[in-house]
Amino acid sequence: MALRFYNTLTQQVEPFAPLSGNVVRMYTCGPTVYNYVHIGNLRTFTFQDILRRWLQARGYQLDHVMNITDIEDKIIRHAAAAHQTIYEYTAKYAEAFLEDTDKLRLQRPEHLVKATDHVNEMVEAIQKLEQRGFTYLSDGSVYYRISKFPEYGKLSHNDFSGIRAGARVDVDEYDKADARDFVLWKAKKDDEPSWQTPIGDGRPGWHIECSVMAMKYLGETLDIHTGGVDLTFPHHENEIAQSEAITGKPFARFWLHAEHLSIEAQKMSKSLGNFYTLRDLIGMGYPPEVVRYLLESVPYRKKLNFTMDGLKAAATSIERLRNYKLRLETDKFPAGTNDNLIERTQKATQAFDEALDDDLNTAEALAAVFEYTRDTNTAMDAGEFLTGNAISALEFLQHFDSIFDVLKPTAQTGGVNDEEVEAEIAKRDAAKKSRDFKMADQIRAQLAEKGVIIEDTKQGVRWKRQ
RNA sequence: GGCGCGGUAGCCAAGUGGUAAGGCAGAGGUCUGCAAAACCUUUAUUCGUCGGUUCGACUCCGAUCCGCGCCUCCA
Repeated sequence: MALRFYNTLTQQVEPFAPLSGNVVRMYTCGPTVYNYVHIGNLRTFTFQDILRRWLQARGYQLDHVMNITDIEDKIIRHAAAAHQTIYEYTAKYAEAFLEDTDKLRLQRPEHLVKATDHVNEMVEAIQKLEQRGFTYLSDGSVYYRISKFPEYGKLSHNDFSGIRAGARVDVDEYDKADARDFVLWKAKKDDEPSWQTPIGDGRPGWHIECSVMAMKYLGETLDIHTGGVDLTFPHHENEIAQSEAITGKPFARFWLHAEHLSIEAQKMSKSLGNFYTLRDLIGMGYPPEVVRYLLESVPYRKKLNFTMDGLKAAATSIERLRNYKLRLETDKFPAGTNDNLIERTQKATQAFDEALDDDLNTAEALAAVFEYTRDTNTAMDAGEFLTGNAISALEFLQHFDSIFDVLKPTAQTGGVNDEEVEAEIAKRDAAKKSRDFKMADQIRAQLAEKGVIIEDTKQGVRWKRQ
């Protein structure tokens, strides 16, 4: 079966192909940079990375836009508290965001764009909405009139016809005609950053930036729009209302939403003290790729229970695969090729690919990898695994790692270099030959302290860094 | 109240009409100077509960219990 995704819009799994050619035009709601991103944010971004990589593996080229929200209520508040401009304040966290995603090995989108660089385009979009009669003014702010857009609610599958103005407290303290209406342009307030524009002094509302930046770089109809589930309503619903009111065309063909994660079965929150950033976890001794593995091991539409036990299990699982790779690279296999095992590799590759084609079922894809490693390890023990099989096994492993990207350890600073390790191993070999096991064990222990693990195999010593 | 998701072994988790993947942890074993790695055996007669449909259900239908998300900012 071909590549397919669950589409929130239709609530169904649908075959996917881009609208034109083999370029996938995709938009992702990026971070609001008022703080370090937390592990929940990173789950969503990791899902998008898997999505990117799998689309590429299936021969598609990506044109992917991610926004960075650098103007917004919280940012204004935090920047003011820090006595900084919003630019100074957000630059730090935007940079930190990229550091974190780099550590998690997330591919960078083709376009990483800031809201504040697109205020003019947002104003133009709002003017278009005005011309088409989708807006109204209230206290100098511009609002979107949802009653003009009958399809409102089609993404979140909510029926809003029953909600009327006054049904709920207006938190913005502005007068809205309808409780559902949202702000496109906020009138200038004292002490707040603002732009002088034809639609008045003020700043953009949150929702308009994504519509504008998506369409500027990707055109009027996107192939895929992604984000966290919580954004489905109202953010994505509002994006549709804005964009489709302007163009009269479908805004995005596929809406993919990543589920949230919980921490030890509890909602992540600062008050519970279970609010983790990647930096926190690295500080606790977990390498970034371990976090990556845990985040990608649960299919993106399933809630992920993030636990310390899970992190430890992830570390062990990666270790198993790394050991397997090391064995493939260092063991000496008999010459030739076992055709049965070549077939086994093809079967594993097929299972892996089919799992990912099926709405990115990463859990099932991993199962295919582990089953294969067990079977081939068994074949190695039985002497049935030949040189030619090692080549195809490494290719399969490479295929796996081109998506999951966990086999290469994150470089540790300090430690011993390769030559020193080899020299110590030679000394230990000599000690072993003269049956001085005490000395041999001592050398092994010393290397272990430096993060180098020594293993004796039938074909000699091999080593790895921890 | 509305919309939606989920409850599968100690933990994580796949499967969604044909008789329970995979990972981690645990137990026993093989190999080894000892380790490590690897492998083997073992760990759910059962998939929240109760009914129904069916030759057959974890998978479909109904009811029910529990947990969670969204419905105002939130990945």
